[in-house]
This record gives sequence, C-alpha cells and structure tokens, in this order.
Amino acid sequence: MQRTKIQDVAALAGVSVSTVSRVVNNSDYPVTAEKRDRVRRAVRELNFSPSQVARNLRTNKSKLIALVVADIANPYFAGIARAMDEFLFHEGYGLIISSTDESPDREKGILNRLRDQDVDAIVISSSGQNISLLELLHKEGFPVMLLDRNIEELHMPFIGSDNVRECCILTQYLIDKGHRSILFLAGSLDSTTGKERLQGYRKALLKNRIEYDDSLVLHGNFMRDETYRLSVDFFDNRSDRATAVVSSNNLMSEGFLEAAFDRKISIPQQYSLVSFGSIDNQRLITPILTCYRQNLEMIGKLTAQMTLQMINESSGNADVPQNLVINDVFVEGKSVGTI
Amino acid sequence: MQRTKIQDVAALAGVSVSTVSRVVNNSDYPVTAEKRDRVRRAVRELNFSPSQVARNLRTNKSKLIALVVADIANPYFAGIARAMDEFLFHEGYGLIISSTDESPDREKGILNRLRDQDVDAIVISSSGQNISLLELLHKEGFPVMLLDRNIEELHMPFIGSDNVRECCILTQYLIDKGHRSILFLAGSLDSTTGKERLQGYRKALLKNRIEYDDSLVLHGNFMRDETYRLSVDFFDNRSDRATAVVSSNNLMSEGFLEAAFDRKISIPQQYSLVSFGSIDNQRLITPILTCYRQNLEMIGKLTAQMTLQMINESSGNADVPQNLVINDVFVEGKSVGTI
DNA sequence: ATGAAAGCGCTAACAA
DNA sequence: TTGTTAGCGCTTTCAT
Repeated sequence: MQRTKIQDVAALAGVSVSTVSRVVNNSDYPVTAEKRDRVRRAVRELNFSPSQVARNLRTNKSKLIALVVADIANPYFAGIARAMDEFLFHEGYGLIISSTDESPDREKGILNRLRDQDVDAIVISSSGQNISLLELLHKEGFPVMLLDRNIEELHMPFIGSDNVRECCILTQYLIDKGHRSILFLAGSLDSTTGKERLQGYRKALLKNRIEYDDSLVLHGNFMRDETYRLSVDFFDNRSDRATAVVSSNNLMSEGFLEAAFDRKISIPQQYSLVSFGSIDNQRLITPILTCYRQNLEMIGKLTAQMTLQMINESSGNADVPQNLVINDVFVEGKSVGTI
Repeated sequence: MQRTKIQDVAALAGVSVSTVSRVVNNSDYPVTAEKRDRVRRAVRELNFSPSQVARNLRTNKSKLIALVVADIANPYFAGIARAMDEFLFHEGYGLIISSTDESPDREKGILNRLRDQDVDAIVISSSGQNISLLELLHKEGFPVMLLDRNIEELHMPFIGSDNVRECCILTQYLIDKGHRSILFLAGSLDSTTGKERLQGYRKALLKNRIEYDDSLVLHGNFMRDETYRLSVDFFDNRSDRATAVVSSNNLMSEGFLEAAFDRKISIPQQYSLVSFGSIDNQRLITPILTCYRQNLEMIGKLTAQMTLQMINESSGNADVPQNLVINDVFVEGKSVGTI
C-alpha cells in the first residue's frame, strides 16, 4: 500500500499542491474558505499526513531531539528522559535516546550518527572527552545542551546541580555528626561533575581543618559494579580507616550498599553514608539515605524547555548560552550515625 | 557554517557525484582504486558525512526504530531499551523512545507521529486499544513488532513471556506452601498480558480445587501508585481475607511492598508475596522476592534482532510473523512463608 | 488568492 | 568504469 502524498490530496480537492501545503501547515497565508474546506475534506478522506522526511529535507529540521547519556537504564537518566519526552511530545518533537556506557569512543560514534540524522538539538551528559567534536557540531549549527556534566571551555547552555555546594554540605553533615575519617567515592574526574563533587568534599574538610587524605578517595566512574568492587576491597583491607562515606551518585551509593550488605557491615551503625542523589525504591530500603534528592521531573522539563528555546533562537540571531543550576532537596534520612 | 555535501566532495576529488556515492556507500560497484582514493581523501579533508535525511527521502528508510512503551522510567522497559540500543547502534540504527503512560490516546498520537517520521520499524508494548491504527501502519509497510503484550488478532511478530504458565507456577508455589486464600494483583485486562497472568492464577486454583473468588482480585493497571492505593485499602478493610498475594508485574510488587511497609505488615511473616518480574535494587531489599525474573538484556537483544529481520524481509517477500516466547528464570526468594 | 516550478541532498537507473 | 540526470515529497518563491 502506497503512502498518500500531497499530490493525491491536491488532485482530489482540485487545487494545487501549494494550496494543500498552505492549508495543512495552517499557514497564515490567505486561502479562501471554500478551498480550505475542500482540502480539509480530501485530507480526511485520504487520511493524509505529510511525510516528515520530505519536510526535513526541505526545511532542514527534523523535529527530533537527541538525548545522549551514559546509560538510559540509570533511573536518574530514565526519569529525566521521561519528563523530557512528556514535554517534547506536546511540542511536536520526538526523542532519540542513546547510551554511551561512559565510553568516549561510543559517544563519538553516536554524535557522528546524530549529525547525519540532522537532529534539531543534542542534549548530552558527556564523558568530557569529545570537546572538539561537540565544538564542531555547534559550529555546524546544532544546538547542543549540556546535561548534568558541564564542560566549561565549551560555553554551552548547561543544566545541573551545584555540585560543590551540595557535596560540601553533605560532608559537613557527617562532620557535624562527629565523623573525621571520611571516605569519598569519586566519580570520573574527567567530568566536571566528578571533579566538583570531590572539590565539595575537600572544601568541607578544609573548613573543618581535617587533613585531606588521598588514600581515602576511591576512584570510580559513576558505575555500580565498579563501586561495589572498590568498596568490597576497602572493607576487606582498610575498613577501619574511616567511619563514614560520601558517595558521588546514586549508582555508587547502590554499589556501596551492596558491598556493605555482603560484608555484613550495617549502616549507619558501623558506617555512615551520605549520597549525592537518591536511589531507586528507596521506600523499600533501610536505611533511608541522607542525600540530595534530584527532582527529575523538573530537570527533564526544564531541559526540554531550554532546548526548544535554543532551537528557536538559533534560527534567529545569537544564541545566548545560559546556565541553569538546580537546587536539589536535602533529605535527612537514617543513614548517618553520631560518633 | 554550511554542511558539506556530496557535490563538494565530487568537485574536490574531480569525479562525479555518483562515484562519490558509490565509494561512500561501499557499493560493490566497480570503482578504480585511484578514484576511490581521491574520493576518500576528499571525504576526510571536508569531513564529509552524507545527510541521512536526504537518504531517507530517496531510499524510504530512516535508520530509525521506534520503541513505544508505557513508561521508559520503568526499569523493565529501560533495561530492554538499553539492550536494544546497544545492539541497534552497531547495525547503524537509532532508537526513538516514547512513553504512553498507559493512555491509548497518547499512544495513538505517538503512532501517528512515527508514521510521519517514516521510522523503519515500530516496537510497541501496546495498550491494546489501537488495533485498527496498528493494522493501518502494518498495511502501509511499517514493520510492527509487539513487545511483552501480544494482540492476537493482529498476527504480528511478538516477543514476551509465557504468562499463563509462569503465573500458574507462581501461584502453585504459594499453594504448595499451604496458602489457600490468595490475593491477585491484576494488571490491565485490556492487555493480553494482564488477562493471561490472571488466567495463570485461575488455572492454578482450578488445578488445586480452590474456588475462584472475584473479590480477591484487585484490578489495577500495572502501575505502582495505583497498586499502592489498592493494597492499602485492602489491608485496612479486608486484610484477613488472604494470606498471600500474586503480583502481575514489578511495579505492582513495589506498590504492594510499600503498602505493606506503611501498614507494618511484614513479608513473609504476615503475608507472602510472589511476583511476575523482579524489582529494582532487589539486592538491597528484604525479603528477596520469589519471582520470575526476566532477562532484559536478552529480551532487548532478541527484540532488536527480530526487528531488523522484519525490516529486511519486508523489503523482500512475505513477512512471516513469528512468536518468540521467552523462558524467564524462576527465583526462589524469601518472600513466601509456610502455613 | 492561487499555481508553477525550483530545489533541499542524495541514490540509482540509464547512457556512454 | 564513470557520468548525467530523474526524482524521492515537500515548502516556498515568484509570477499571475
């Protein structure tokens, strides 16, 4: 069965294709009521709906926005994706989602693919290793928006948390509870996010005149399994070196908790934990984590809004980079004990 | 900055556009090594990469596959999406993901959108309320593949679980532990999946000569919050009517567990629970659920494979509908007590 | 107010 | 082995 095209409609309505196009697009171009009606009827009769592909080619827009993240199965990204989709759908946009698995190479491949697809914008939580490619895309006119992980030299719109501040407060919370030897689960230091969260931790130590000890920083990559391994190793060999831990994201918190569970370390009795980001199914898990909880719905919606704004601006004049720093919610749970 | 196009490459290489096209597409068409080289060099120099949009229009393929699910933030779908993306990326395909929130209207809107985008295939976990539209898409040549929820009258390829069998076994497990009054958390009965799981439950009752009691079936819609409400209501008003419960999917299990937690009902001491599908962060949650665990990685990969197969076949001859029934893994946890 | 026609960037049939 | 060219379905300029 063939797709009905604009010519078919034009023929049935007895008008030219231009007229059909005008009507279909609700152009404010003048069309007599009568023809408009004839076209509308023909459209309905033939169940016509214009090929977005042909439009794409002609107009250089695809009505497609890409979301590039480490892993769409991470509830953090899935929640944001959900909210973005919700918002974008109503604006007539579709969402292409790709996972990089934290691999810069994979990320590069994905970005190149997106370039060819002519997506209208790219929202990316980048490894931070593809700066020149992102720059190139930007130059070619792709609105690029940085999500969660900023890349400062790029001067592109960014939405994310105040990592330094929030991590500092989390650490301070532990210190206030009497902890002095605090482990830090670091995410990838190639990303601003990873760096800034570590920085927040150090800032809190400094403020409280606690000496920074490099051996208390476990270097991970924001991923659960790896954190599990690091944590098990820590428990097995140097468990007594710390009384509390600051985790850099939700997955790392999960990995740590799994390790503690397997090593029969009880939280918060033996170890206290604070987390950047809450974990999935928290209501079913003991203890409730003391953490900064991110409002995924809001982040997703704002991201979508900013992205559309970029798209519209970029067709106009200068695109003004804009940074949006989200204030997450501090949740006082039961995962921290007093010393 | 302008996109470089095939003409630019042709000019720089001193050949015709067809030659460039042939080289770029690795066509097995004969091209002399020398020209091939010249083209390759020009491609690199100009950083050329063909517009997928123009290709789409010309070839009627978009290298885009759509995944339509109730909610991409449901770990079940997110896990499948992740695995599909993994596989499809290597085959040169992108993945458009849309969430329907279980709304047939929303689903319809999404499907119409996808039609215009000319996606190469649609993978859908459908509400089951848009049969005629799915049929239309099929007639128009869109390969459609049903995921998790079958619609039998459509005779389209399907991948999913053996719902009747697995739910029957889950129920039987409870019966074997001495339970006779068993609550069933039903998903939407508009979907085959919802119906079949209920059917499996009834089958087990029948086999054991336990009378089916309609008031022990809580009618939900596969969603967490609603199940929470239904469960709380049950606990508050008719808690003593049952000693065990069969849940129709992961989210409903979570909703039930949250309700039990809030009402201080302990599992499995006061109530036993078996679940179709495991829950997120299970390792951190007590008790471990007795459930059928679905291998999302495998399901996603197989789905992607079948989809590509459909795409390739449909360009060829008859597309043979194919049903793939996954054997999930029975996990014996600690969520069931003996009576 | 309407229609004819150019052309978006590419592939592929056909010609040479 | 290579080049020329039609045309994918649409939007939009220009002429009427």
